[in-house]
Amino acid sequence: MKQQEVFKAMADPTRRAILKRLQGGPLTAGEIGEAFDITPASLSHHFAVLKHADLVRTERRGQYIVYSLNSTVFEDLARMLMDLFPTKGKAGGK
Amino acid sequence: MKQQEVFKAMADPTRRAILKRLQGGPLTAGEIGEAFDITPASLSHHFAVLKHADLVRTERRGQYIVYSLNSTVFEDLARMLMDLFPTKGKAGGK
DNA sequence: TAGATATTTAGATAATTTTCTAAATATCGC
DNA sequence: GCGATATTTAGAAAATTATCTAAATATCTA
Repeated sequence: MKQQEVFKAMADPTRRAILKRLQGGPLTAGEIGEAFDITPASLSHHFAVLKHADLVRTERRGQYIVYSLNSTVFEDLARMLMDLFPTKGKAGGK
Repeated sequence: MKQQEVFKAMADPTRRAILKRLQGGPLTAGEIGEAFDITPASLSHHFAVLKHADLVRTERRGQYIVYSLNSTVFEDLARMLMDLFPTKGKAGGK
């Protein structure tokens, strides 16, 4: 897992809002974009960052491209934090 | 909790390394700096960002300033992630 | 108090990131 | 195939961030 990519991806509020929108299930790029006052090109850049961090997955469905959360990265992220902060019960990881 | 500040703080690799160094316990600014090839002024900037995000706490000890992890933010951060990703067992939060 | 050490603040520069416009690519429906 | 819609790519401008040097502040020791 690319730790740097993930944290960088999460650092932008627009991208976090995109992830949040995807909580309800997969959406097309256009549907996601409706919520933001930003050009499709800028949105697309954010998608690329999220995808590069493996936080979202894409699937082309005809004319549309459908984005969905990659929830397995959530666990990686949690582990990452565990590794970054001292655990209460047990001695710190590596 | 300032979500934006926390994520922004975590986005920089030097700052994550600082947090990691603090896992072993409190250290002075100088002790932390030994590990990095960066000027004290730049280090100080990173400390300010971490402090602003409430990820570290400071205490002056004579000539030195001692930095330590604020582990309570860890839990906030975990919650933040829980809120950002769909939970497996139970329906997503707010 | 004066000089030394530790750290921060101020201001400038360099690097990165976000956003835009314009153009390209892909798919659909006719 | 052609025009319309959906999305991405390319390249540039604007905003933000990381880093530096120089100077300021705080504390220690002699």
